[in-house]
Amino acid sequence: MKNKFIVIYNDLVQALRQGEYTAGDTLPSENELALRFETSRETIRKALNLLSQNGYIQKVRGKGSVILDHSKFEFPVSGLTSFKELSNQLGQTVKTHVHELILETANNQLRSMLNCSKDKRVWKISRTRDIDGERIILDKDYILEDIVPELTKSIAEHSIYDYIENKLELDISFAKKEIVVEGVTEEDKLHLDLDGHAQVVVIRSYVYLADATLFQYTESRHRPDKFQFVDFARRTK
Amino acid sequence: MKNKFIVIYNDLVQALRQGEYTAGDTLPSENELALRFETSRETIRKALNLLSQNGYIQKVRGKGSVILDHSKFEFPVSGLTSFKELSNQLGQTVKTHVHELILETANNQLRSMLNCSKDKRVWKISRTRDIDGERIILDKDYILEDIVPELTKSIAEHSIYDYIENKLELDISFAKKEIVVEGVTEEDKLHLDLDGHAQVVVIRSYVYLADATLFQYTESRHRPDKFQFVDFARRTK
DNA sequence: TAGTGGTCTAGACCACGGT
DNA sequence: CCGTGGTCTAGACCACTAG
Repeated sequence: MKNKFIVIYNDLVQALRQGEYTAGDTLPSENELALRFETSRETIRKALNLLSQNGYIQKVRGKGSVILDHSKFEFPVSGLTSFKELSNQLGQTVKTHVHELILETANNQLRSMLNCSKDKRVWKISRTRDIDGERIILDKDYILEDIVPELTKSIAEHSIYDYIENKLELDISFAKKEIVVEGVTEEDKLHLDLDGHAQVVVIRSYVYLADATLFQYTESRHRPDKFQFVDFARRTK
Repeated sequence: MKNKFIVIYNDLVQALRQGEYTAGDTLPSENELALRFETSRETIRKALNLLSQNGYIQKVRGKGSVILDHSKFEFPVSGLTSFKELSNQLGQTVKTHVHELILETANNQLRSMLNCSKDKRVWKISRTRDIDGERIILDKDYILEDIVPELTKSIAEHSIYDYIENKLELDISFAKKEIVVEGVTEEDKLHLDLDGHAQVVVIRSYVYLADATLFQYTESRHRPDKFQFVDFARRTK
């Protein structure tokens, strides 16, 4: 929080959230902001690029930084948001059941997915998410023991992400996700209240740390009527 | 294509695609690249940030720019990719049927979605996408007449995006998307080969131009067994 | 300790939009 | 024309990693 451009970014976000500027108007020019914040224009530009990436403004050459209607971009789910954050946002009654929490040697399929060698061991976690009393989501996680040596049922019931980021202080950096619809498996029938649905929405994620190591593969299986995914895609040319 | 950092970016992408570097290795340092490309370090950094945003490298402080296994990130569908680009990538036989192409005054629902006033008129386009002889996708587009005054059946059969970007020279900049699963409608039954499926995957998109104006709402309805969505989410802190 | 990427600066020139 | 954002430079200092 001590980088100058981050401070300026947070400053501007707060101003925007408090409605100090109106959607459609422009922010003060980069030169003026540079004067006001007593910094160089390039630093202001870094802050503005952050605002742009997060959907607060759109920069228009010759005109200025146009303020967007940010309420259109407040998502229930997005990007790397974990399940725990999601459930808090929706204000629903949520419970997590852990069916399985074991450490095993990776089989062929898992080794190729996690890109690891033969002798590596992997945490295998299987959890059901209850939302308002119905078992809606089945999460199957596979995590490299090298990165997370210790896991308990209590951690799995709370939030594995929270444990990894705050207790282990590892830096989760990016993820590749794939979303498809598949027929239900026996496992789905066992652990989910399918309510007659013959298909589930499957999100497969590969999660990486800041040092570019792949450490987790997750399969999140959702009952289709309760599934929602929101995405904000900015064109990078 | 004349910006120095874009040229350098494309240069490096090509080198990476041709396997001149191995996943897990690092690129030459920023200082060395600055010498090699005869430019300043900040310009090299812009090119490297582009590589990072697009999943080619991960920068690690004190270590270097680590090369990622980019084959994991070759998407069939992603971000703002249009249907036309998609079909070219997959090398499938694709045909587009236009059922409807009319200009009408926006009703209440449409006005709130496109954020426009009562008297505005909107292009309404309904198209089916045939993939290998099966009608898999139903696309319903709504485009503001203000932005796109003229549309023909031939344009709709080819690519509306292509027309907007290349003929009208408008700059499509970002989109907000939502993905859900819904029961099939009578319209779906009429225009799609549902093959027994009772549900479709629906992608709703709000598309914006570079000057931050919302100009299009699209509903893309996919047969679930043929649906895939891929996402590369980088954490921005 | 040497080398890496991360931040910041003060200045320059350019392309574009509106006046 | 002036003001806007977009690009580029040459240099500085810092934080981190590895040998």
